[in-house]
Amino acid sequence: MYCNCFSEGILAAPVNHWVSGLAFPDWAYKAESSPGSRQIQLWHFILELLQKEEFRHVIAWQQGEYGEFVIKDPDEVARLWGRRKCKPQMNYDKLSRALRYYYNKRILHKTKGKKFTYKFNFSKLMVANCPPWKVWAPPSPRLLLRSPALCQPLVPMAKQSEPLYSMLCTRATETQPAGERTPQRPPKASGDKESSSFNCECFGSVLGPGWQRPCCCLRNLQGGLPSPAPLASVPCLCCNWTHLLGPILPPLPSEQSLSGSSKPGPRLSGPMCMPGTWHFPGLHLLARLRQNTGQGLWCQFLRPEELVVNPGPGPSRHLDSNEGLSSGTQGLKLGKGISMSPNPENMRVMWPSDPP
DNA sequence: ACCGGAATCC
DNA sequence: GGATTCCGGT
Repeated sequence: MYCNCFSEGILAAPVNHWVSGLAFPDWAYKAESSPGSRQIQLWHFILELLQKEEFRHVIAWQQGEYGEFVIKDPDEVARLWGRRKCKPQMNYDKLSRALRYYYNKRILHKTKGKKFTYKFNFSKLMVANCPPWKVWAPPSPRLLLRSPALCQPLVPMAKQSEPLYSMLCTRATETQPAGERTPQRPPKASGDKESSSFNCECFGSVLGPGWQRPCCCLRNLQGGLPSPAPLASVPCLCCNWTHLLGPILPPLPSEQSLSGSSKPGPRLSGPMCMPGTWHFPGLHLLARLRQNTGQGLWCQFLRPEELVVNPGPGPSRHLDSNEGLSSGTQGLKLGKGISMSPNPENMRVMWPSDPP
């Protein structure tokens, strides 16, 4: 039967790039290991609609409630979904059944008392769809850091709040309690989902040119950092989060009052390193975290002189982890530009197991 | 409207 | 596995 799924404004392409200004990273689709599952999933379709101006009258983010959205026209949403899936008999009753299956998966939950109102749980969404076996894929640069965590901004676990913070911390904390963390190795098998932690190679496809390879961000702090308090990781400075955050996440209330553009502003969309100033790509995210936590966040990264250059194959000198931590900590208050300019090159790390 | 079990499809 | 379809129940 002919299906005009592609003829509507809603594309069905499993893209890794911007669609109408929106990024849908490949982690948002199912892993390649499950054939046939790369078809769009309902939650993804919902996000897609939510991102598009032209469907605002059909479905929209709920003002004031982070991740909450309202289906304004259930029949139309069902029709669009049915069209996309080539299921002309689709209706809201069936669609809502599919949505209810997300409850148990904690991808979604119903906002009680509000008709046609649901709320995303981005933590589950993200963790469940970022293929974790990519997580420990070692990067292959030439600079070596003693601790894989040294380039990460640090956030005390006490500041955890859902949804974004838990999104970032779930992987970092679920495998081991604080204080018992030990360095982890990459999973042996690609199917080893549960033993891995969380970094951001899965975001590689939404990073710009030059940021396509795995980076050191979002790796957890199981690398043995001496920590006075339980710590979790948030993205490091080498990821351009703006591409991810803009499309996937609902706008902040302050953003909703802006001109209606879904594009990130120039403050966020420009290159990470600008002449004279350095734009922290995680700032947008951290601002959201901060909004959720109601507290300031601190970031940490290495000074360039603390990086150890490994000129090539052969033994490399490692920084002592205490050394790196005690002298390399740079406080960074949110909301301010960073006067120092950490070169992205400095953020690359090499695993000792890297092949020469 | 909303829920969730069950069977079924792909 | 992720819906889709159906349906009895609240």
